[in-house]
Amino acid sequence: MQELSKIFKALSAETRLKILKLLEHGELCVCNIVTGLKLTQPKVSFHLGILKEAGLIQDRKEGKWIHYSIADSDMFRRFLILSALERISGDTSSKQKKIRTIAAPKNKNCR
Amino acid sequence: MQELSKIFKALSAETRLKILKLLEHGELCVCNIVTGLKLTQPKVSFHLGILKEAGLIQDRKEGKWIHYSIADSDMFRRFLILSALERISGDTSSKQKKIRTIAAPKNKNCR
DNA sequence: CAAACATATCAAAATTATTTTATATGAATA
DNA sequence: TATTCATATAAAATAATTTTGATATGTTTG
Repeated sequence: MQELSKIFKALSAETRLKILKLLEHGELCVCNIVTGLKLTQPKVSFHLGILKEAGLIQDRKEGKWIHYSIADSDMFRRFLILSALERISGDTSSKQKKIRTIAAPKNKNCR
Repeated sequence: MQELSKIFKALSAETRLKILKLLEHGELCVCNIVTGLKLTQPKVSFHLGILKEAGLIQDRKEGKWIHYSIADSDMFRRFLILSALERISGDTSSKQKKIRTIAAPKNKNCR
């Protein structure tokens, strides 16, 4: 039951839902999420940690970067993520963010 | 998105998952939940409030008693509840509780 | 190799959630 | 009607989560 509540807890913060939404169309490195959602880097790392602990996302290291993506997990988690994402509109907040969200930056040279 | 995270937040505490599990087979009054889970009454009221706010349970007043049950809600919530319950084993904790859990007390004269 | 980067981690502060204790309300009952 | 019962609510105490600011680690690049 701890595992179950951990999954729900991970999904219970808007910031983390926004991160999942950003990852909807593929993997992104931390810096992409930071700029895409205009959050500080430690904050993003913190939330990524919680999503990862819950088995909702996975990471892949590539040199300097760490790419995160929605995890290749069991049916339950997959369903939760999909049905949650379906309920989140693309425009995470401001105009600028919307542009970022739609065409999530997947560049190597983050800035 | 607030609504979505509110639903997940409601499901993110073990106490609340236990309450839902108790309600699995039908409505119960608050006192049944209090004795069934060995929690204080205000604590139970608090958690019931959160589950209700999230649209996961509903209440029905009958004289002195208030009966709570899993809400007659949309597909998404229903699915979440069902798939969560499926993942929670009946034995919420101690032996005594187990008996309570299996044959949840639905008596009028609560004691 | 030194400087710049990407990310994680840690401690402290701030915020939010939960528990506890006391009390209030309204219904039933003696 | 006074008392008891079922439940809610409010205030205070405690615990958990999140944010912030600083720093550490490993990587690339000039």
